[in-house]
Amino acid sequence: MGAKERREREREQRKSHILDVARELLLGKGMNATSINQIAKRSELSVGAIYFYFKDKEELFAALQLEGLELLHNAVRLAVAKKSTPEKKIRSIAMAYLKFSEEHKSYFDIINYFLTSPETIFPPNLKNVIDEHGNASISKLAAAVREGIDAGQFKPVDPRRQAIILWSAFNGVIQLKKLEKTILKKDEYRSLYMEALDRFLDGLRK
Amino acid sequence: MGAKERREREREQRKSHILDVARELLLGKGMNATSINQIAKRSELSVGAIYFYFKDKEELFAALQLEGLELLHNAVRLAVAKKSTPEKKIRSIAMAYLKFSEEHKSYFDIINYFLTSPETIFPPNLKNVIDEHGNASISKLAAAVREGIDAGQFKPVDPRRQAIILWSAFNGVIQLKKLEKTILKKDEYRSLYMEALDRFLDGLRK
Amino acid sequence: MGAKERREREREQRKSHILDVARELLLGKGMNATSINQIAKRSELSVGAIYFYFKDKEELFAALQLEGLELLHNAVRLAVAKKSTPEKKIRSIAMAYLKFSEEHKSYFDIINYFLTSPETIFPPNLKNVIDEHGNASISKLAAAVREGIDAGQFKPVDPRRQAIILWSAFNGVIQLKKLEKTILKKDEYRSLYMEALDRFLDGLRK
Amino acid sequence: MGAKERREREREQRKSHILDVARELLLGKGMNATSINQIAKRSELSVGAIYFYFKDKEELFAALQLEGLELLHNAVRLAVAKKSTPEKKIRSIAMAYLKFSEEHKSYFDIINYFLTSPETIFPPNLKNVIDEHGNASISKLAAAVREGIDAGQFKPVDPRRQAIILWSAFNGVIQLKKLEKTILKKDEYRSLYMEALDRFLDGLRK
DNA sequence: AATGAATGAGAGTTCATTCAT
DNA sequence: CATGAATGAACTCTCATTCAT
Repeated sequence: MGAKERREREREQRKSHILDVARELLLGKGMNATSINQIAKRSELSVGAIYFYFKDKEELFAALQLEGLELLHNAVRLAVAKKSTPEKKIRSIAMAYLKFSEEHKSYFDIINYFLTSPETIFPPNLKNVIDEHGNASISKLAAAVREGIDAGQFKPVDPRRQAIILWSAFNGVIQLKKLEKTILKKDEYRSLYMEALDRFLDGLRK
Repeated sequence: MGAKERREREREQRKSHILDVARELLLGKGMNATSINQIAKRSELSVGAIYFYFKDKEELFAALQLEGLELLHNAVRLAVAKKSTPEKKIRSIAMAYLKFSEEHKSYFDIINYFLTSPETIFPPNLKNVIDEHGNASISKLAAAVREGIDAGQFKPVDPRRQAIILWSAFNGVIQLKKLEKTILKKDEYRSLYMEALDRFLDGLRK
Repeated sequence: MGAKERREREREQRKSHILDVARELLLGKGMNATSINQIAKRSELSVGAIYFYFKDKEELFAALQLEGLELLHNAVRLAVAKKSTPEKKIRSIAMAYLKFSEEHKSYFDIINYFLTSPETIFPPNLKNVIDEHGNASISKLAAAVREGIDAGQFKPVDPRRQAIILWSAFNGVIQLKKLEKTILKKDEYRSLYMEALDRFLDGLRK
Repeated sequence: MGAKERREREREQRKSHILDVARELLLGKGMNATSINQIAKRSELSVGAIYFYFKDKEELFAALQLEGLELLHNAVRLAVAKKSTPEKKIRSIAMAYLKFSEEHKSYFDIINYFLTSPETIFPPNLKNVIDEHGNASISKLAAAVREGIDAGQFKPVDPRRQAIILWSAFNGVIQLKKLEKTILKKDEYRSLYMEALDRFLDGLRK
């Protein structure tokens, strides 16, 4: 019966190997410029093999996004785990998000790529799965805000809405990275990120 | 003598007609999926004619972005013109920005499209012109912040940095629009935008 | 086991079929006027298929040249093999070259086409392979000259240089073929070729 | 009536200006890659203007070749003028040819370009004019050979045929220039050219 | 499971040439 | 004389996808 398991394992390995190659290419040249043929060549597999593991191009790239969201959710969970005060939790999540955007740049870019691309319209069911994953991270943030409100440190605002606002602001600032060398100095976006966090926390406090 | 001028005018008309068509297609399907052939067909011109007016695809799409930035800058200038207090100015700019994102959705999307697309890298000189235009709008915002600081209403922070942060946050929230129907309710992003502004101003005030 | 080999064989057959078609077209209308589309149509394959077998147009035409150089080198080797005296060897190579230019007109023209075309610049590595092949034939000629010098029949000149000179002169005369019907009478270039050979051998003898 | 002449002169100036630009482009990128549009742009004229002065692309490039042949013929005539002995005349023509190939590289290349290009087939009448011009230079060479025979210095061979052979050999060697950096050392073709001449004269002498 | 040959539409771009002005 | 806008076919090359083996 070990044979079956081994096969299963190999299957997964192949799949993730393909994803590795695809991720690399996607980030280097964008989705449209990344072709199945290229992925095949780089992963030393045949085109047919790629199509065996993934129904089509779309499915392949959606898989990448899922990977990324899972990783992110994990990072957020860890960040929030051992922190005491709500503010510390929020700051910790913020830092985790920034860190994720830098250390897992690949995944972060992919998530954002699909989020902001008007061109790719995923089939609804896929979109749902993806949103669900995204939601998970926002909920952690909302929970921290709620805690702060309950403790009387924050204004009595809607926690989920604050979470979303914070999240959006984070994203907005991180995207500034692309303007380095023109509008911004190197790594200026980092300090801007911190200051944005300060400003919003200032605004949240009673 | 009028012949030359008329030609010039016709030339401009054709050019802007092409841009109209291109804008429509670009927003519908993204840059990569929008082909010169399609633009030619829809504008009832030959492919060659498109290339007569625009050096290549890049130049065509860059022209769209410039159009948009100019329009935006104008809207911001108007918004700030007749306002008295700094906070009112900031709120006015914010509203102008939101309004622009809705009323000139086409242009707004294009600006954001190029801003967030990791795939398109404009040749440096073009990028500079574009950034310059973008800067113009941010400066108006920064001026309002500075005014507020000088008036003793705001904390003594760096005005330009606040402007950039605010701008980024706006963008982040507006991008949420895409998540309507999944994470957000219809038009929820609008009220989130307002609340984000409130929160930020709260944080800015002494 | 045979399946793999058969495939391999079929692959080679297709490749050489494409080359056949390409050669025919190239000679008829020159490299620039010969399009991949035409080659595809004539060989009853899709454009994509051509690109499956050859990286690009350049590679396709370079393959043709290599084919030709190999054939030529073979002819030269055979020509020199069974001859006794140096002069006979040189004459034999000369005749082989002339014969090759007539019987394998296609290949000869291609070799010369690329040699004299100022427009086509091969990537360095390809150029090296091609030159190497060309060198092989010249070396045979040089060897014959050296033999003659050692035997005291020829002046003490540099053998390799004489080989190159001879080779160039041959080429120069063969190119006259194109002037038939205007400057030259039909087949006059043939007797000119022989006389050129005589004259240079006269000049080489002590 | 001077107006007419002035017009005529201006016409010629425009024409030769166009030719200057065309020549430059042709030599840089070959005939096929040189477009009328490019010539128009570079010469600061309109496309229509080019077509006013030249019927079509072919006529334009043929004009270039004629220019070159005329220049060459002139050089040969000068070379032969003041020389005393036949051998000196031949050497002088040879040097003039080599010099021409170097100093008027542009024209030389064009002449050879059209001579060896299988792709361009000029309309017969044009071809005749061109051949005629070419013949003129060869005749000078033939005359010198005949003189040498009459003077008893050269073998009793056919002068015109020797002229053609020599001419061909020159061309063959000059074409070697293209192989510099691969088969040949820099400027080696020059000394090969001289040696080829020596060898041929050796062979011609009694 | 995996291969890789084949498709054919479509991409961006260039071209010689025409012609109303 | 000269302009320059317009054409539309042709070019090289890439792509997602299929399918017989």
